[in-house]
Amino acid sequence: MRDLLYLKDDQIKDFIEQIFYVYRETYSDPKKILKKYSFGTAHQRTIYIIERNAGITVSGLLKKLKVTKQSLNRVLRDLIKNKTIILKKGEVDSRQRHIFLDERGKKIFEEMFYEQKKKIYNAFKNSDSDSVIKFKTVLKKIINE
Amino acid sequence: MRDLLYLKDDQIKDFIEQIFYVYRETYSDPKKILKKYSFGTAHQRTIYIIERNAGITVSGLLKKLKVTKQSLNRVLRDLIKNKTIILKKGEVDSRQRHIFLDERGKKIFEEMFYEQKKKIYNAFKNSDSDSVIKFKTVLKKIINE
DNA sequence: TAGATATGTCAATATAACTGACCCAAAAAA
DNA sequence: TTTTTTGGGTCAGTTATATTGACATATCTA
Repeated sequence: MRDLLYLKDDQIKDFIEQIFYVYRETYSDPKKILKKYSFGTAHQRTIYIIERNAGITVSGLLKKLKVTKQSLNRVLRDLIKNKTIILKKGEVDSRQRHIFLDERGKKIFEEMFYEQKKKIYNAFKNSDSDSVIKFKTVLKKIINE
Repeated sequence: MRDLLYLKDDQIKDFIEQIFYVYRETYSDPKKILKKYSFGTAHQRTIYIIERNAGITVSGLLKKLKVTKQSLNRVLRDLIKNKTIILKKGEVDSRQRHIFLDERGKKIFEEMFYEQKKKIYNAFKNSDSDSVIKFKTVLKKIINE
């Protein structure tokens, strides 16, 4: 705690408000794309985590999404039906299902990512690389604490 | 754009994933408090914006929340009924309603904020003040672009 | 073999959002 | 002054996403 000035309540409140806007803006752009595929934000988040964590198990996904398996299952069923993801039986533990994006899923992801990237890219383009590292550090600290 | 290294797709994807977790973690803690007052996350966000923007009009709130007036109205009705907020007729334009937190609203806000503060405070406490400024800068750039 | 774990599914319900169709009163424009 | 626009409110129906609770079926582990 090097400088108490930056820990004033008003500043923390401000951050909390900003985080809401940032989350919404980051995840709202690909809505037209989602609609095209009849997917909602639940599908979007699921696709995102699978892309970032290829081969993740169902329980691994549950921990990251923090939803019930009933909720997740509805989403997974849709994604399987539309050939967006594929489930592979675990080789070590055959009860487990390892989830991967299918070709179609990769295409949908790239479409969504392109929209989001524009916004994030511009923000980072106009920041120095030091800011980017520090931004990431702060984000991770919020999650872990 | 001083260093292309920090604009790699993988890094941007990583940020997008992190933003989801940060938003969820930041807004999930006060859930027990919300339950006590029979409020949901829609109420929480509304209370938050009103605290940060005392005297905001209904249309101002709609712009910040980006929901339909039908959705907002349901929330505002609950908050008025529970004496969490008060609406004051505009002096310049009497069609407008200026929204403020009532005593009870201020109390609820402080309860929720206390929970959120712990997490954010710890993250910032362990960061240097330079990181905090840069974090805020990046957040704002994402929203504006 | 007994129990725990990983996954899947049915049903009922709650919350928060949506679209669309109206309404009134007050301000602004014609 | 009349007309149009704006700010706000409301009803009804629908959709998306989540919940709790109960139960089923493999498969792994002790």
